[in-house]
Amino acid sequence: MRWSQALIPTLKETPADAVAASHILLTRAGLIRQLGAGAYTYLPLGLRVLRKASQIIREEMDRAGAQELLMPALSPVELWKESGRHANMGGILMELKLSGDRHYVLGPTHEEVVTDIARDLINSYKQMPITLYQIQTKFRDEPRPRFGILRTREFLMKDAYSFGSDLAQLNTAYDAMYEAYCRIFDRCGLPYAAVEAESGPIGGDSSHEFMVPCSVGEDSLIQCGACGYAANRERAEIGKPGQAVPQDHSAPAHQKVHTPGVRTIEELSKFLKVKTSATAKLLVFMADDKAVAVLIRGDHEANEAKVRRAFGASTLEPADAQQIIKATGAPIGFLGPIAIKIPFAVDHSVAAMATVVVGGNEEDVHFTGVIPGRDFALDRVLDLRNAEQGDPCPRCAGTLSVAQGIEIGHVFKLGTKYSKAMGANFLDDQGQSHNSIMGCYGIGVNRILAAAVETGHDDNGIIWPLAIAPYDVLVVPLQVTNALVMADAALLEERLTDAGFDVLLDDRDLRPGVKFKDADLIGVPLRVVISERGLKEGTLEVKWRHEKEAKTVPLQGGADAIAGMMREARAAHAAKCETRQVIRKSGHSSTN
RNA sequence: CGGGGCGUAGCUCAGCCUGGCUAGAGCGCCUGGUUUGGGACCAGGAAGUCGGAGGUUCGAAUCCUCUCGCCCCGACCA
Repeated sequence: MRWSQALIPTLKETPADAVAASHILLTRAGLIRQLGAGAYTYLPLGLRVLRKASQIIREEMDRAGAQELLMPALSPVELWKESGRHANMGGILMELKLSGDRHYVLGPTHEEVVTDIARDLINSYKQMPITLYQIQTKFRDEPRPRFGILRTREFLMKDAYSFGSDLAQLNTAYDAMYEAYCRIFDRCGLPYAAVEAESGPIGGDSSHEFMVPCSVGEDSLIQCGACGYAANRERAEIGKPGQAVPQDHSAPAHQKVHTPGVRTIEELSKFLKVKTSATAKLLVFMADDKAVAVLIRGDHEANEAKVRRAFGASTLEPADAQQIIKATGAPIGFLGPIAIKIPFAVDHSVAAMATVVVGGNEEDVHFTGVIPGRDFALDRVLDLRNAEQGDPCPRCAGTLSVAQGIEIGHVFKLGTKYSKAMGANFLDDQGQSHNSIMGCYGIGVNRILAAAVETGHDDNGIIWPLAIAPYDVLVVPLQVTNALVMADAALLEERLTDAGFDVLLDDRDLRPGVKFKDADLIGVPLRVVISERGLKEGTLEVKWRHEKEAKTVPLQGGADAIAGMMREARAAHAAKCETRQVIRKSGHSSTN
């Protein structure tokens, strides 16, 4: 491709609206262009990267035995009513009415559509296991699109769905997808972590998110540096706190303090001049419509999934002001564990405190000097809060660290949620009918670009990983009006193209500085400069985007040398992927 | 949905507070010339419903009302 003919609208200045590095650089390098909030055009350069990532995904999905199909974005609303998600997806479902009174949905994901296919076409245990996938545009009415292509209303997703006749088939399919995901992200050159995620209906270790650590990530990634434990914030367990501070049960009884209008932990902390970590808050939830409470240290956050499990509830939501008064007799802001009448659980960190400040279950009253276990019961002490930086690891003696991350993939064991709701059944070898057992597996293709740029750039621009770069080699003739220079550039382009590389030739008649700046900006891995100066010496200049220094290679046989360098780099990367695969095999599998 | 910010040329922005000549600059683009290894210079040129509607006024980019869009923080996120 000749740059002079290509639509690569690079920008010298930073677009005013862009904040994230990926947004700024993808725009400046001419890969994307914003149309509206959460809607982007992929210009030729951007599309090339999307295609390369998609191709890697396809190859690995096929290798894992999945079959590609293509489902429509448009689906009848009835399907969504059948599954129950028409009511449950919040506001993100994009709905539209077509002429007449036909009511459609633009698919935010495709469990319903694929389950509809399965109930029609997969009726026998002999057809299973089977995994189907597609790479297709999804639509979600995101309340707040963000960070360029990181969160958009329309995005490319690889979604796969497995159907099995028993749990063993589900586990096999899940493990195959997990391994395929590792291979995909390895090949794409992304620094990712597979973390445990909230497992949903099947329980156990049945969901993983693939995250790329990065400051603009919207998810939290909790990791133990010592043993490799990794989970998202919703899922992360916390180890038991170390030796508790000794309690003095013979200490004077707790004190009643008048705290007019002191409703928040912040206010309480200021009013009594104690640290927020010396206080505790009683949070009331409606667990399957029954009021329950948890006692959490003032500076901590409750984890609703943990609270839900603690009370064995299937649904949980925070109680509103009225429910709280009804349940505790006190207004919000003055709740405490002493003489409370609803079931409550205490977080480990509160149980370990020597004394604590809590609400008095009476307006404008708090108690100080409260001793856990003496002044209120410690029948139910559990892990109930979100993990934080420095918390003990649940698996070893290490401590947890918290980082932000971009979720680029998610694997999930669905079980029979959809097959049951929609009647996707099969007959077993005894002629008995069962619901198919499903798994679903998603990859955000656009997010691969965003994550690659977030983790691969410098002050001058993008540094693409080899495997998904829009072009492999950028050939830069410095004097395009010099016929000799151009002839050599054209020859090099031809040779490298014939050798199977994607070549961009910067034939624009611009000053060298401009061409170098643009080269760094778009981040093509290998840059080859052909100049009058070099030709006199019989050399080409070759520079990797990720390295500082350029090398010279002889003009004679230059194409072969450059092709060799590229092949070597590819081989080195493949070897690295291979090594990681071996490490995974020798390590623990996802389901043990 | 709550809070904050911003809409003026393809991009970055000035002008608005305190209304008044033909609405400006830099970058980019077009023409010509000089330049040529890290975002050159000179001369000339094209390019704008000042987001939109209504109002106030002799007169509105500027003041008022409404509205649309975009960005950030929060809520939300199968």
